[in-house]
Amino acid sequence: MDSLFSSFKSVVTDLCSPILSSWGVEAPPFERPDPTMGDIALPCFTFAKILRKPPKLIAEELVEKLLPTMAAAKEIADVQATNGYVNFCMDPDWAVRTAIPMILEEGYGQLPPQGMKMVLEHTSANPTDKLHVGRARNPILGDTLARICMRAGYEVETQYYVDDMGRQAVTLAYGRSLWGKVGEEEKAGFLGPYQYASHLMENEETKEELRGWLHALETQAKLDVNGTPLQEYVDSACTDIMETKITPALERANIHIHSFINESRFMKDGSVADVIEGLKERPEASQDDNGAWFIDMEPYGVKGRNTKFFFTRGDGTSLYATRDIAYHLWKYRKWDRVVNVLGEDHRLEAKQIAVCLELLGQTKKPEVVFYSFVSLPEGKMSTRKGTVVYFDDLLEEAVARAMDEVSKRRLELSEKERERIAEAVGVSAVRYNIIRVQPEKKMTFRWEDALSFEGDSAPFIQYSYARAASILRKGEDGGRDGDDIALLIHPSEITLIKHLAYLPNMVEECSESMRPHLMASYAHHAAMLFNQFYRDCPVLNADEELRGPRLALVYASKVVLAICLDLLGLTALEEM
RNA sequence: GGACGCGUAGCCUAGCUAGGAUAUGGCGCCAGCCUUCUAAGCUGGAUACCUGGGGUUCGAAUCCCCACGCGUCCGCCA
Repeated sequence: MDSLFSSFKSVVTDLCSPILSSWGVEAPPFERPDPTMGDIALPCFTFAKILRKPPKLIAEELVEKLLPTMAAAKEIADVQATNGYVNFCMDPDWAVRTAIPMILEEGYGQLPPQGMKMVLEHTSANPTDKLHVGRARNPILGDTLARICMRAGYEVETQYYVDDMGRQAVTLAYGRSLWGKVGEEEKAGFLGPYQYASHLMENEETKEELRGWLHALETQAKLDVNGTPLQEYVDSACTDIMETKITPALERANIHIHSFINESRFMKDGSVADVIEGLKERPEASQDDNGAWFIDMEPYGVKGRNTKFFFTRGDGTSLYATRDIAYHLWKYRKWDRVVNVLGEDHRLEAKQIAVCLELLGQTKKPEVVFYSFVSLPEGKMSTRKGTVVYFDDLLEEAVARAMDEVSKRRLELSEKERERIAEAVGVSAVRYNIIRVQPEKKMTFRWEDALSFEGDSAPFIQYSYARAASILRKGEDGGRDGDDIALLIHPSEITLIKHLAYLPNMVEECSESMRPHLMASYAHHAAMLFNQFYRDCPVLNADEELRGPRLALVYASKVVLAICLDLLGLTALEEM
């Protein structure tokens, strides 16, 4: 990978390696020290045991040996031993001359193709009704990861696995078959056909009828609803919910899913039957009294009341997880890396599926990003209790609040223009607020946090971007051939440039560790450093020879902030 | 009963995978900064025995064990 830090690291490595190997030790990975101490640090603690010397002394000796050869390296300004670390400082002139052209080059931040195809499944909520914020982390996490992995050079396809076979799908279809015939007053109080049908389920006869539908789906038996084959009818009900309730909210949050994969397709193509046959042949598989097949997960570290993982019912039909195994095998036939974003309630199931995939000869394991649920201050969200905040309502409220803020500041803009800004600010604030936190950490939803427009928030980053855009609009005349970017020597300029230059490393780090919250903090830091530069270094009113170079730095900042915003799925605003 | 995840200032949060340099940033609080490129910004200040207790180590927020608290799961449901 080509980046300022990667080049600097290789220069330093070339200098240190001969000395270290003459000592018989190998260098640990570099660390990033506090910027006041240096740009990269070599910790000498691991050498202490082998060399039988205190780390502090080793660091000092290393620096001493380094000094003669270092003089020739134009990239290095300074080397110092402190507290067992060797800190290397970049030569600021070299850093500026190297970094700025790199950032300004077309395609900065896009890593070279990995030659790997990745499938990233996220959201996959049962299509019954609107999404609520308890699960809203899923699409935001998934979409952000997809954006990061694309920049990291993967060919990414995002997928939403649509459950069109289970009880919920059937319930929805059942409700839909009646919904049109029900009077308005009877519908009142129900969110839609699904809730209505769930309510009817209290009736034993209805329950019985639904069981029949479900069985027909599982056995792929013939059954018509209003003259349409059942599976087809269920699918259209699901599609309708997807199109009217789920996708619009996702699209509004800049979340685009490449493909929707119906669970039923793996029944139709026979792959679920293959999974069942394949597992039955395994010596690990056994049959319960009534003929249901299972695998005991105890040897794989699963403990608890029941360690049996059932992959068929007593009547031989498949279960949800069985179909999910077929889905995963299909993914592995077409993609190199399989990534899933799942709620913490799926931890056990993910483990069971991983074990089964291994039993079926699949060598690679799915990589899973788990997230904890978002709860309300008063407890868990519950559709039944009415203690629930819907994702689209959250977006709507955020946009309304943003509109108040925009109008407070920019009343001179047309209403239409203010609305456009409010939409971008509100939606972005919601996304950022969720992505900035490590996924496995549980969150309590509070309106005042979710709609915060200050500090560590999306508008903070958007604002910095808008400031950069504004300067560039006014300084269009700037930038001449004779400009010397090496005139950028102010500490605020140097610190900013180094951070901007770290972007490719950041993209790599995030995609390898699948931790998108790191990108949020990188973006926040970039915006912060830009604001400090903005304070310290006037651009438009700068001295003649500084104006051009500073405009170049503003442009570079704008490029990086734009990439950050894009990676996080936030909207870049030219003014706000 | 068991398994997994989390526990950092009044509140939220980074750092934990590969143990080391004064624990990151934000909200709120206090004091400042708009006749100069958008104050959704900037500067300074106060606030943390990193849940508790052991252990490993020259050194632990980080690794190990125990306890406590919160969350999630342990369906021939999805």
